[in-house]
Amino acid sequence: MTQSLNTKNALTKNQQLVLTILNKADMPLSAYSILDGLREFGFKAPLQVYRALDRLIELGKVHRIESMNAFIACEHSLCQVSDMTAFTICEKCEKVSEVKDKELSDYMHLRAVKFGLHAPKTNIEFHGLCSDCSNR
Amino acid sequence: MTQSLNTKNALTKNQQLVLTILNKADMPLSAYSILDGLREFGFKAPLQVYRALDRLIELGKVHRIESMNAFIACEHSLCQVSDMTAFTICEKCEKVSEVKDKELSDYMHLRAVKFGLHAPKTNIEFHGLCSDCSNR
DNA sequence: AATGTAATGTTATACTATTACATTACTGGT
DNA sequence: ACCAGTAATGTAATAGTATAACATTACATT
Repeated sequence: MTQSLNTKNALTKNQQLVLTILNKADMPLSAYSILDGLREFGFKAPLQVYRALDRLIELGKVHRIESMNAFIACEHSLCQVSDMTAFTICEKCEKVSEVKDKELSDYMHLRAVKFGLHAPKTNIEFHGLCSDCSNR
Repeated sequence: MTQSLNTKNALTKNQQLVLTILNKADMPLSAYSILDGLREFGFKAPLQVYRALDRLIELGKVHRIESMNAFIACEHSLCQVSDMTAFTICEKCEKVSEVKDKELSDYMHLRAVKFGLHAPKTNIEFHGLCSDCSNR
């Protein structure tokens, strides 16, 4: 084999651990709560989490919720080839859902180009009340 | 008068100072660089900055660039009545520009409602290369 | 002047992220 | 099997961002 682990896209042990805990969570987790959750597996320092997160984000398997300084596993399989991420965030129950919408993605790409950006990667965060919370 | 300073929308001294330094800057500033810039005017603690920023953001006069943990003065006069903010961010020169685009704003509102959100406030950050940087 | 509220000041602390350097593990070539 | 190079990991220290808690001051209305 002429490729390194890195270019194989195989996950290392730490990356797998971080991805697993994010997949189990139904909400975004902070880097430090990931760290706490992984102490029993030998994690001791924030850098172990941040390094794994960096790589997982690069691979499109994890997204960062910028307004929360928190991280969430990708709910779709093809984010790694997409140039757009979008989330709805309920201001009351704090539920975060990833939105995948090809039409939105295409529209945003056109807009970005219109604004003069090249190779755009776009992130959208919709804040508001989710339907559950606004119905009661 | 039956209204407090707060509801008059008049800016307090600290709020004016923070807004002034943001207006002078042609880029987003971190809360701590604002603090440093205002020490000569008596600022001594981060909370003085954060409190002013909270209020200015509420008024739509300042926006937070989530992916940078930084703050920028609104380039438009009507953000306080809009439910959407959008920025282009160059990954090379780090230039940040606020985008105001009624069509985009309307489109995003429709999308947000379609996703089941009520009273949506949406933030978009377009990352990429600005035209200057991609042309050289 | 007395009262209530908004704004401010100040200290301490919590939370988030990165730098720097040492060590270990794996890969490919001989 | 050995060696050299590189990726991954470990660890400690530190930098950067944000808030809690409480004391004080300033201002508006009565």
